[in-house]
Amino acid sequence: MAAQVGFHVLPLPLAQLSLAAVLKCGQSFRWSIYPLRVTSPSDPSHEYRLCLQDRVVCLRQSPEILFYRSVFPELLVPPEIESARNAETLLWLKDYFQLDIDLVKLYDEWSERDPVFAKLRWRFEGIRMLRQDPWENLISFICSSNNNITRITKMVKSLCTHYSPPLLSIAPPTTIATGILTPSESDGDPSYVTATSDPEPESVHPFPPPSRLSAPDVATTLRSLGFGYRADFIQKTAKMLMDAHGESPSEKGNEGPERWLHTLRDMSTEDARGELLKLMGVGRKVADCILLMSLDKPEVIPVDTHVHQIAMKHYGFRGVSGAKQAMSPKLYDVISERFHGVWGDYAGWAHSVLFTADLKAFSDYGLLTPVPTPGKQGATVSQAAEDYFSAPSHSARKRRAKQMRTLDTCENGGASHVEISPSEAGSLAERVKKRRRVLKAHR
DNA sequence: GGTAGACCTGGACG
DNA sequence: ACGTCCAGGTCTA
Repeated sequence: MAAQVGFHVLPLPLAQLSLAAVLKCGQSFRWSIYPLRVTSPSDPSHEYRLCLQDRVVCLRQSPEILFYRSVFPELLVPPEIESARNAETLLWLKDYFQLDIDLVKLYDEWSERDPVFAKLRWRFEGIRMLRQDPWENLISFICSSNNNITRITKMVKSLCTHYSPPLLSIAPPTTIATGILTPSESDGDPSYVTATSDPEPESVHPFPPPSRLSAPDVATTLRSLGFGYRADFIQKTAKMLMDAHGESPSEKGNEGPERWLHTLRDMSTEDARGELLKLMGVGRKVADCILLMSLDKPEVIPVDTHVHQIAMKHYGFRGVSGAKQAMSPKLYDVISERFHGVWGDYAGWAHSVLFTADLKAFSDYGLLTPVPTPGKQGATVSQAAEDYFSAPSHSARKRRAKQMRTLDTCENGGASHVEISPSEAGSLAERVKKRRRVLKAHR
């Protein structure tokens, strides 16, 4: 394997973390991905970069090792500072990827509980929940509503470039050979790349703080940047948080609202959800995403269109005579409770594996690389994918549905799933939302 | 209390 | 070419 010059080494099996899956499956929308030229099968195929408040974290991965380094604005620092910074970055990595959690053990548990998961696990290894920054997570998922991952990514990056100054400028990773790969080519065939000049440095921007997004003119600007109706949600939510928590003094570069959002980690799931639901553009689903992805609530299952479809396709949830069933608060609770029953305390993490498996972008993920036969490749791959998950055969579907019913019967003591009562969480959340509407009506 | 419509945008699909 | 549908939904009436 080629040496990864300038990178530190953290031994970590792919089954514990797959960057290729985790950083592209719609948890974080801010990682930049650069293809690398590969000289041996165990070489890292990509470099991943994320701009934090004070540094840029760069990652590469081989089957057994996570390579990491961080880049700062200042070029030269004393060795002792340098090593202290490396220690910080390592701590950040362990926190961000929650490396204390044994993912393989969780996969084992979910496989034992759920035959559907057991079939998927070997194709979708290393998919774990990130522990993201709550403020960034909140704004990102306000953008996510009724939207697709490609555009969400564009919008989040646009927020950074327009509302926070560049932290530093850095060239894309150089490849070992003469070729140079740019992000725009990340989806293409690297063999087409023929550029030979030095890669142009790019400015990288951190995520903007609440104070920058709360000004009234932000809404119109964001509209012009293509945010659609989410523009108003973002500005209003930022304003609400600044009004409520903006007076608190900043600490370590974190503004009051950011620090307040962090305190939700210490609240119960129900209380934290109630607080999030007060914010404009945050409904049950977005609130649950934030609870799961940045507020340490691993049992929470966001029920979106994918999860809804998965529930119907693979877990014997039928809408009224197979008709397309609209999501309702009631149905949301039923589906969420069901999956919680299936997967247990880390149900939200398990959900993320199934969610990723359902994404079109992952339709050929984890399958053996097919022989490149232009024109027919897509059909071959998607056909293979269908055998696993995307569209099981009729008989397989029936069989799985039967298995799930059996499982339900065991876990619910024979009670049918429709009898699951909505949790107190739902009613609390509704009360809070109602209060907000009443307040608004009296304005 | 629960349920239809409206809502920005852009890519896929017929 | 052009309408429709869909994408990690939410708000309002």
